[in-house]
Amino acid sequence: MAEIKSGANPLFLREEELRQGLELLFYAYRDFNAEPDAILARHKFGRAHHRVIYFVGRHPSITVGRLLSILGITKQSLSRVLRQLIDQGLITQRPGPTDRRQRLLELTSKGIEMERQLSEKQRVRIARAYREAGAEAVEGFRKVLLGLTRQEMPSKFQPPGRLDR
Amino acid sequence: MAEIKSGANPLFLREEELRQGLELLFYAYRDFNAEPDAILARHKFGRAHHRVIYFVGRHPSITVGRLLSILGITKQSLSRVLRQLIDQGLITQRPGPTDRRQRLLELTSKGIEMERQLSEKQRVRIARAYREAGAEAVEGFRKVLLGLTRQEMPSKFQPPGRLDR
DNA sequence: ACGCTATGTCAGCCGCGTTGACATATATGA
DNA sequence: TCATATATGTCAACGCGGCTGACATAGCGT
Repeated sequence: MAEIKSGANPLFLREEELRQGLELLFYAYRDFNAEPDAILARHKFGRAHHRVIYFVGRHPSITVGRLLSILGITKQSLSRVLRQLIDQGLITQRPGPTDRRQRLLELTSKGIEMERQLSEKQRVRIARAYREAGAEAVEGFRKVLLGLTRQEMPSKFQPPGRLDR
Repeated sequence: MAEIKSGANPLFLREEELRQGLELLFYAYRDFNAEPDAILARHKFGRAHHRVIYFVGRHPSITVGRLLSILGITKQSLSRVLRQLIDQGLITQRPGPTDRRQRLLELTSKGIEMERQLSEKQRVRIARAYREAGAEAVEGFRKVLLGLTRQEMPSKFQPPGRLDR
């Protein structure tokens, strides 16, 4: 704690600093999702669909089980949106080559197109923020965010909860 | 687009870099809310309650209207959680001194205690991440996050949507 | 042959967004 | 003063996407 207050930073300033970080994260996350939400709404989809599309695009041939553990939701929740995405022709399934119980998921060309539309908005936004902030700042951004992510609760006591609010 | 590829960064690397930023933000936001969620659950509250408690604590004597515009939700949504918080004795209302139509909101001592419990988890988490990353990185973190936040859509076309997932 | 695993589905619950309609108290301007 | 506008609250109904619990089926592995 002693080594933290670099310079003339009394404790009650640190407090304010931390709160500011809190809010920054809150607003950034919120604004960051506004544009994709608008696109999704036109297709009668929600953020849950977005996440599934995103991760299937990111990890082609992913199994349902692996996707479940990435998303941290129940199979019942996943299957609702997955079913819609398959029915609408954005995602296909095929049996796993070695373990045929598995259903390997892929984006169709239509799914890829959708993925591109959605993430483009966010990539443009991040790209702008990165460019304006500079390479140095980007490195700091990543470092801090990584630090926020690691070290979870005992992992059995994580309340799953909604990912999108 | 031409001015973006600063230095020897081919485009397909930038793309990957941006995606990484996306995911970092996603996971950080998610992990960041896991601990408060557990506390809230014990009190039969949710993230909506957390946000209200937080902003009332941050802006004592805030009006309902101002709170609504910060949260970006409808009064019907707010009133549900606000009613619970008032009934449970975490928040009080009093008429505005100059405009008596207003209801100025305050945390009670019980509310303050709750606020402290909730945000403490997050402050510790941020503090650790800041400490590990260093002052320089923190500055970058803030810069980028701020860049992500500014410049919205025309503001009438923002789909409100859930704040908590 | 048996049990375990991967997946899917049905049913019902809950939190917290939404829209629309309507009520009340107070402020404010013609 | 009276009319209108504003600040707030409430009722009703809907939608999304989490959840639990139960049960089904196919395929893996011993």
